[in-house]
Amino acid sequence: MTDVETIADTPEAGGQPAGEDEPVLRRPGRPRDARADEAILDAALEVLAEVGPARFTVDEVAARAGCGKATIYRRWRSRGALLLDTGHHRLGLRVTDPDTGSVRDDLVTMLGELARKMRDTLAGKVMPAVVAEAAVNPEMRAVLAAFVHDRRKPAFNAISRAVGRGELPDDTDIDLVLDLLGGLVYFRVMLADDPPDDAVVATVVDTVLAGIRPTAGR
Amino acid sequence: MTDVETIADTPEAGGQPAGEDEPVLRRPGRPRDARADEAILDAALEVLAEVGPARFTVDEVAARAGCGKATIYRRWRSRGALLLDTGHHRLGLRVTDPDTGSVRDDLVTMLGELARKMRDTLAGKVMPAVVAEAAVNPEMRAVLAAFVHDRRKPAFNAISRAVGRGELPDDTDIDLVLDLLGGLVYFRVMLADDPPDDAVVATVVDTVLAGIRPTAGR
DNA sequence: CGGTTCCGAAACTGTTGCGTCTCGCAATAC
DNA sequence: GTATTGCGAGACGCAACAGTTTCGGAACCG
Repeated sequence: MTDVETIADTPEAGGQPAGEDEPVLRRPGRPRDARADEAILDAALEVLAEVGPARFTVDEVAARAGCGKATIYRRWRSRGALLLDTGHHRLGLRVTDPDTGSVRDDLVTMLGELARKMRDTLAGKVMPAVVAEAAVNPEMRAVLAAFVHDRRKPAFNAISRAVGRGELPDDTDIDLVLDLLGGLVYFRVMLADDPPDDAVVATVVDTVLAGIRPTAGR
Repeated sequence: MTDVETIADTPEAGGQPAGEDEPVLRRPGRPRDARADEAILDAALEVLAEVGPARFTVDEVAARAGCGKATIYRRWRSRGALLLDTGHHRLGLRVTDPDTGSVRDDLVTMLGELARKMRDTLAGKVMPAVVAEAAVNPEMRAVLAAFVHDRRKPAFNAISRAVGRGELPDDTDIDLVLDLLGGLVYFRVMLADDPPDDAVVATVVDTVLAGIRPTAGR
């Protein structure tokens, strides 16, 4: 995550055949200021969250980052590349898989982490912009798909383990469960503008798990 | 719904004190072509669905509607007003409340209607654009909130009835149920690009209802 | 030291798109 | 008939913005 240089035409990414003895093969001249990358991406994230993808301008990002436009264009090929990297930037999170032995607790932890991120960081504000851009731009679609997939994987594993140890029925539709849980969070973030707190998250997990447990007869 | 002239500065909306004997108080000159309103809004919906709010241009709408830009600006004050009305346009739907006597059937019908609309019309394609615009534009936020509220109300009533007749427990958190059901649909529409079909909708309703029924002990 | 690359600031160019206006014509009222 | 308003087409002015370049200076190399 946060691999800033994916799109940027950084000089290192160009022709250096990765010398093995020396980890850093320096070139003449003043080196790039690494802090500028961070400042630019932070500013870009802020701008994207505030005005959305439509009014996302390079000038505004440069002004907020306190750098010149040339400094941005030295690192990103175009406005679109910066926009893409901004969506990618820190949307990811080291997703923890507690593996407590109880699906309920595992899911409450994971979903709580997602909800907290959406509540306490700019991620929640940026999601609508990323989704709208993804609807129109295949590259952003890939970024969004990767984000969703990375978040689902550990939760998928947690449920899978529960099925394996008999805690949940064999015919459990894992994707459906994940759609329900994730759907609630994203719905409250993007449509209700009210990300769920920990209590709601716990209730939701309990409700959905109760719904797929065989005890309930219908 | 589809009250086109909400924002437009139509001459009728201006000073006519609504004569009571004559329903239509005509003015001199050629009357406006009512079909143009439809053509413009249809074209705008198409454009918005295809390119998103960022690249939504009046020129493109005029070209697709087969009319001049002046014809659009005679009806809407600005690009923003047109964008707003486009979000409003036909996003609404006569929401039916079957009231079959079974919450399960009521909810399957209503949620199925929503899912079908998102699958078979441009509504699904437009949702991300509307959500992104709503995140940034208070007026669009109001449009989106009204849309969501109008859709929730009958489902809320259906669950409410079920609680009243003892089909669901008294402490049922109706909003939570609606967030779960709606969340799944919107999640699959906007993030998974795969709106649920009728079978999935039925499964989801059954799962969520099973989750809140008291039979499941935990 | 000179050579090279980076830096922020800002000027500059070209394009895009909003909103207005003009044109020739059509459809209504009087 | 005349007056008035609408129509599509398109030109036009103007502002915003992408992307490039230039400038004086700074940070690294030898």
